[in-house]
Amino acid sequence: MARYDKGRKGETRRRIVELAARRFRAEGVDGVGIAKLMSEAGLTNGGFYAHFESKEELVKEAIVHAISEMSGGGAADIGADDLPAFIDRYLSSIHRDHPELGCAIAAMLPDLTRREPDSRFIFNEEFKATLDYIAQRLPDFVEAVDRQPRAIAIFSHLLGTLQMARFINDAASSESILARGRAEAKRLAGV
Amino acid sequence: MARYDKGRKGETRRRIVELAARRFRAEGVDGVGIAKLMSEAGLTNGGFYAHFESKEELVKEAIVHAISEMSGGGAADIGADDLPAFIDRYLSSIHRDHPELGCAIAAMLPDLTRREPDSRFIFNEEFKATLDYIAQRLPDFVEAVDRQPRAIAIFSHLLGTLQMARFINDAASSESILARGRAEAKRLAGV
DNA sequence: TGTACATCAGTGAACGCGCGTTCACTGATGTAC
DNA sequence: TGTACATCAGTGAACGCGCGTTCACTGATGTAC
Repeated sequence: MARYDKGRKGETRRRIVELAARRFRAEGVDGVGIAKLMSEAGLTNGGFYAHFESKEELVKEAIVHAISEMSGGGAADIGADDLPAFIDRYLSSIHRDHPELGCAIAAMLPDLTRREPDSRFIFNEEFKATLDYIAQRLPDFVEAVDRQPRAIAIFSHLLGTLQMARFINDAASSESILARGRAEAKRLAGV
Repeated sequence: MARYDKGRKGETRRRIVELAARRFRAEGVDGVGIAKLMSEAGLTNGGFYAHFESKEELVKEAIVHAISEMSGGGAADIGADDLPAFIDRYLSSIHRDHPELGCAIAAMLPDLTRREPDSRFIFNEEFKATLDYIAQRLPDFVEAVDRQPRAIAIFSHLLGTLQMARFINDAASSESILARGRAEAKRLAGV
């Protein structure tokens, strides 16, 4: 196979990145091997290096893809117009049960804290964008100087609550953790 | 070497567990190999199986050890008598910079969410104990029915804030995240 | 007290396995004539 | 329009490596006599 339409290679590449972005969130970067990933994309292991220089390059692209998907109305559509809706979606059972389509920060931050500064840097940038998203949607009465710290506090709360809800293996407890988290996050937001 | 005093084998075992409990927190369970771990304990790889049936057994023991250390006044001494002190220590720069001596839940929860139900179960038990620790130290005016949910909300906040502070690679930002987190956690606690 | 023996914590080489990566190759396609 | 060729996305076997685990073994010790 080769040299189909000019867009062909780019399409394949995009398919790999998209798949990786999901798998990395669900199983962790180290939990997803190149061979398995390529086979799921309908290709063989060797073909990977026609598209990427290394796994680390894919990791970086997958991070960018996953985070842009989050606030850009992707499959999980965690991005929402106002803050209460964002909070409700972030701490929903659907988001808890589908890390592969959900927040890349919650899914990958622990992974990346132990990883090379290169992909960490990219993550950092995308992370700031998410904080801005929250800060911009805070109520008008929140003073300018308080907006970013407050956004951080809210996101910390969302992050911790989601991870907890994902870990707890008792369904009822998990639901009540989410419900309480939603209420507290809104209280922190002042909405 | 063999058959020294009766306590010898148990001592070696304890040394391995202690070392593993630190390394697992700092580098993740998958980031620590048996051979390297044993060599750091002054032994060779093969000797591991005189003490443990498998790596998974060590993981379970290391979890118990790490969590008991946390609330039992171990090296990090995160356990403290009253809630404000606990919060201050949990969200301190020292705790941020030393995951190997710190909260096992913050360090290992993401790891374990993807791990076998066996070690997950043990973690769950220890986790409930930590929540009780917080719940018992809430102010008297907090009603009985609200104590556990409130403890969860506080711990979620601590968890999310600590992970964030550990990830951010800008020292000043990290410090202000911690400071804000301490204030919010106390507000959540009602102290 | 001195010697022979049994014990078993620890040794270290080897196992199969999956990982990320390399590389000689294939074969469907677009292009040149 | 038909044929020869160059391209290069994708193939698939092989690489070295580190992993968890196995196993025949060693040798310092406690015990028996």
